[in-house]
Amino acid sequence: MGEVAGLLRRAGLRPTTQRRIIVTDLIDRTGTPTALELHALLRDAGHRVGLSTVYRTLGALAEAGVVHTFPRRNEVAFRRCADGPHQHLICLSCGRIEDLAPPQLDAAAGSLAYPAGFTVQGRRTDVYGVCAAC
Amino acid sequence: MGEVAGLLRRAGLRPTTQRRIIVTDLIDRTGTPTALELHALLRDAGHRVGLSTVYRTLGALAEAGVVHTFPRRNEVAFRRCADGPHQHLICLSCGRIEDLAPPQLDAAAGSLAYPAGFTVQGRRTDVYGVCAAC
DNA sequence: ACCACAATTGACAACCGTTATCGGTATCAA
DNA sequence: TTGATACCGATAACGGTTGTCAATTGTGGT
Ligand SMILES: [Mn+2]
Ligand SMILES: [Mn+2]
Ligand SMILES: [Zn+2]
Ligand SMILES: [Zn+2]
Repeated sequence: MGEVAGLLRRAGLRPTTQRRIIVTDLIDRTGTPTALELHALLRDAGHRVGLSTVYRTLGALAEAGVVHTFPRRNEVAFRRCADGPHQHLICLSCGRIEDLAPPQLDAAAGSLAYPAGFTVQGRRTDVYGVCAAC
Repeated sequence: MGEVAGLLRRAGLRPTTQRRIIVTDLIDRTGTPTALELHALLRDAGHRVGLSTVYRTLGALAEAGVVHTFPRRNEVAFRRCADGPHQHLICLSCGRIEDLAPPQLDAAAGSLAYPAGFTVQGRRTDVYGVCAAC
């Protein structure tokens, strides 16, 4: 079983033709497209996937934690999520997103004291700024 | 000039009657309502504010950094933003949100090394878990 | 291989939170 | 006070997302 099919299985999804197309694209792509944008990109690349399927698959992958969601104005963008703890570097000028996973991230986060009774299950940090290219 | 009017002025907004009503409510409220929800809450409280004004005001306050936005499924919730750096504790069970501003937050964040050329302008950390009440 | 059945797909319609319009009103500096 | 300007709000329009459902596909058992 290949990487793509395994990723889908782990997310509890049958590795169908359309889902393989979507996941393969997400793995290769460095950008952060919306469902609408990804649908257009796939069609332009010669693939045939319905818009509903793109929405359903991205939603399922997000729920499974395979992709992270990035809210825009009245729409949502999706990006393959890096393995392990990481932060997102988001350029306010060009919109580019990078993943940053410094080794000391775990230690820094763990040293913070949370209110008694609060059970931490997940954490997300987005850093906004201007990238080197801009 | 009162606290409410000053806050509006700092955000570059005229302190109109409707904006005072909205900001006063946001300061007192501990919840995190959407524009639609806040509009209903204000009407139920006897105030008269148009839905468009609620949307416009919340959008302007968010852009000014006075409130933080919390995306939900196909809608956005708003919450008065705490002064200074802080994290958000979000309960996955009841949806309650708390602000956490530990003193060591600045130091921990500043110790991370970012890629050369990336200028940090803002940061946001959301911690997900289950609160003490749940 | 074959089969039966549940899961999935996709064209299309509907939904609904948000934004655009625009005539009337409130704010504020001069 | 007054004129210029910002703002309000009822309503219409917009558009990203979700629901529908007949046709198709993936899968495990035979
Ligand atoms: Mn990520
Ligand atoms: Mn906040
Ligand atoms: Zn950039
Ligand atoms: Zn809770």
